[in-house]
Amino acid sequence: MQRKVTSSRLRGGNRAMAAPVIEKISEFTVRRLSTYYRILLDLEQKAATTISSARLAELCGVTSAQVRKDLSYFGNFGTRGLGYQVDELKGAIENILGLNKRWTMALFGAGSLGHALFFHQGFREDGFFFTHVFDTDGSKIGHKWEDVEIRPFGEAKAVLKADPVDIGVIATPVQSAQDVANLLVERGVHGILNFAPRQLVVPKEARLRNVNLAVALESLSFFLSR
Amino acid sequence: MQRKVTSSRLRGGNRAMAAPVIEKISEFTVRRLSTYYRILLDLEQKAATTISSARLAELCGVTSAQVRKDLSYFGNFGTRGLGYQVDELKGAIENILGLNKRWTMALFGAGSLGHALFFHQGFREDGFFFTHVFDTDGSKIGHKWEDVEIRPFGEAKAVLKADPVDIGVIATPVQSAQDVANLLVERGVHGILNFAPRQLVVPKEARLRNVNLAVALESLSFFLSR
DNA sequence: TAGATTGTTAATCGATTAACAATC
DNA sequence: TAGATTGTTAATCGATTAACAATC
Repeated sequence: MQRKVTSSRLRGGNRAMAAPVIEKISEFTVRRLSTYYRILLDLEQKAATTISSARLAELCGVTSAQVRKDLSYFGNFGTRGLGYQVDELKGAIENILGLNKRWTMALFGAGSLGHALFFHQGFREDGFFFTHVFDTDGSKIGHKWEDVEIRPFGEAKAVLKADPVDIGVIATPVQSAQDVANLLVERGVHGILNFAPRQLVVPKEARLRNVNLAVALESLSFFLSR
Repeated sequence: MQRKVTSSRLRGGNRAMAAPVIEKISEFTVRRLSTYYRILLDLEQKAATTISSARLAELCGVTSAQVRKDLSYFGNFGTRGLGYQVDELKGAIENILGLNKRWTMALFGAGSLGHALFFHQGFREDGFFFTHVFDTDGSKIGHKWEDVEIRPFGEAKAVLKADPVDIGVIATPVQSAQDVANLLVERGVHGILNFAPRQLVVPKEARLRNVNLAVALESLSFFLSR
């Protein structure tokens, strides 16, 4: 179901507009929107009221054309001659990225990485909350992180049926990662964030994002080596 | 100083070759090399001896032309008609990425993220070792992680002068991140891995990589929202 | 009005892919 | 030799940027 409506609604015009052709939004654009958003939060705190694409670009390390182009996929948020209202633009990007709602997540793997993710402050601020934690290590099971009890992996299927989540986060050892992914897919979880350094196979209706901590370091050593 | 030598040495030819024009290697290529490397490690464990670009591509989710193109920047590692020797190619990429040496790292921030990074097994396997940990929290200072003592941030300057590192890892709260970056730059550390969600300013001789945990989640919620 | 800045088009740049001669 | 697969060129695709009319 394509929602041609979305984009014209976001434009916020007071007259009907020709439904814009929905263009495919690239991952690059989405990632930059996250960056813009973070800067806008900062600016809001500093009580800035307006900002130009040129200044926002400078703060994010991109070009002003890039900023305007990225935003143009979603609507007209600025005023010619004046720039953008900080609070309005922040709100608009919040909606675009889906940060205006609460997202629930299940964490798989209660090791030190899982622990760091669970207590990561930034996630909560963005509206992402862990509602379940699973592990196979008997010594961890039954412990509570805040008000969430660590449960055995074997219970995940039933627990997620009774209380589904939007996103599954995989922070297990690499050998278990595909099993977790399979379980998530079976449970109809469409967003998967994978920290295990393994290429996971998931059907294309599932959105998979990989975060590989080693890749960033390897890229550094590549450049430091020459 | 451009080292035209590097690339022809890597070719391993037994006769002198025309020095190849050094092309700029893109970050995309470097990241894929990391992926190839990880798959090759796997294949080696499974006792595979040769692999074609087509099969390697399949395992990495790219095209075979991409694999051959990426490798071609660094030399001729394959044999027409046969493919690549797994162990040779693994060794070659290991050299290219600089994983054949030991890299030392200083960790800033001994919170739960810092803890997860310090004990992350994958780093050690790749040759990356934390030799120093700094924090400002008095209750943590003096504690030891394995044989590394957590020291006050104020001592970092002197410690890193006496015992320099290759890479600095920033896992501090966002307000301290730029200060840490400044200190690293002052100490001549050319590789910086930043986990704080803030655009850092560093001179261009410093290599900066940002890992932002929220961006991956925001990209998920973007796609899940529509 | 004059100056500033957006939104958008067209040009450019760079990355990916198809295709194939070279060659094992 | 015939079949397979590399290394590389040229074509394609897609992302970025420059430029400018629209307009506050």
